[in-house]
Amino acid sequence: MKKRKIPEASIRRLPLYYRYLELLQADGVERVSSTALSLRTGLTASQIRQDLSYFGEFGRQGYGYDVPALKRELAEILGMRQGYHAVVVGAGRFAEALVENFPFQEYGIQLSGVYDTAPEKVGGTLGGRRVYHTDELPYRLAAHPAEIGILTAPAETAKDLANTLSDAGVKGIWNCTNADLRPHHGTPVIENVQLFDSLFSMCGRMGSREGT
Amino acid sequence: MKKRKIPEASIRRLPLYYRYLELLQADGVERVSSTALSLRTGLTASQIRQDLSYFGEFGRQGYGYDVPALKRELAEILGMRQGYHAVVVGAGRFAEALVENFPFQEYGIQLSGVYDTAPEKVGGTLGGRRVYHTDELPYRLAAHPAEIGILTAPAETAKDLANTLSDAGVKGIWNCTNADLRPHHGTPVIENVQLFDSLFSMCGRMGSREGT
DNA sequence: TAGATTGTTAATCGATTAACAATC
DNA sequence: TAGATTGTTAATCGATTAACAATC
Repeated sequence: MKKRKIPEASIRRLPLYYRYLELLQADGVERVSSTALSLRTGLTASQIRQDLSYFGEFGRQGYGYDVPALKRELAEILGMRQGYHAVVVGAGRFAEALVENFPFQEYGIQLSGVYDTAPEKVGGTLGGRRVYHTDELPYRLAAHPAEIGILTAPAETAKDLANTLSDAGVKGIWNCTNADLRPHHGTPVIENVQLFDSLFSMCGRMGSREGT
Repeated sequence: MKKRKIPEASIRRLPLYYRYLELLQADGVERVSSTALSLRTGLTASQIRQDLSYFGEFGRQGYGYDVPALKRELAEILGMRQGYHAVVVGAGRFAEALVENFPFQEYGIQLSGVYDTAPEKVGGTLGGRRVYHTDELPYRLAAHPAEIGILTAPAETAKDLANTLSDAGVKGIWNCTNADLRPHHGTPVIENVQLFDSLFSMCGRMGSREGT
């Protein structure tokens, strides 16, 4: 492994590799070559080797990659073994869907609080978790820091909430609102989910196939 | 505009442009230059002009772009004026969040049916809409075609459901399951949402900043 | 007119792919 | 050993940026 700069595109593919390794492991497969992985994922074997090589030398010539070992390495790189804590800000339907269905715990993320401003939600529960008032965010995060902020609040409030989270020392903001957040001085890391863009970029591709 | 091939990366930015035009219009702004847009979006003015030029000549020298006109053009390209119909397959929390919160109608997408297999859901409603059994999908789509399939069912069922939708003539599949779908003979267009990848690629970027 | 700003071409940059020596 | 397969370097490809003539 050389210390060349790691392309974001490569980092973005790591969770995908992780998912396929999970599937392989579930099938009891113990080793996998870049070629075999390429068949499953649709990426090229070359790209897979290149991507992985940015992070270490995980394979063996003539053998390939050990599935559990590579999975463990990727889990490490993706912070799944750091015991991250996350707060969910905004207790609407989307938050509910996430809290109830997304296996945070399984990937080492502990949800440490759900927040909202609506009087009818504060004091209640969401997916079995107590909902606190967003005003308590700085106070509660000071006592129990979180590395990840999950934003599902209304778009208009996203920027302010992001600042609050940032001030409270959050290292990454998973922005599920339909406002874009721009990384300021580079920290925290921002991931804009933008389901709107996802859906309509598909629609755009549907339209542009007329002449194909 | 030349007939050079349109990069997918450019198509993927169109919904973002559309969103910013909406914001400008809401502020009563009537025209915008690529430079002004670049300030708002964080993209370069050059890239914005390049992207738009793949689809037409929407601007005027010395003036910029007319906000309502450009918005209308983008809506056209993104199929928002086609009156698309969409079916939602899988009536879980995520579907509920979408149906209740995502403004499909506002962007010209009419939800024409929600489907699930669970006996306790079939016959009931989701966000005010009747839930049908997934087995009825081919039959009902034959009578009332839909261009878009929204997949929120369990990952294990994704591939089969995608085939069903494909056979029923769907033109795009918005895959919100955590299985990857691979475009077969190119049709329908597939958009894999992969919230897992989104969250953990952020975590990966959080980790890789240690030495920065 | 002078200033602004487009659409496009050419230059640059970065990411993907191909090739292959190293070696298990 | 022979076959397989890595990690890496170099070549290719594609996407982004810069520059500028055209022109509103």
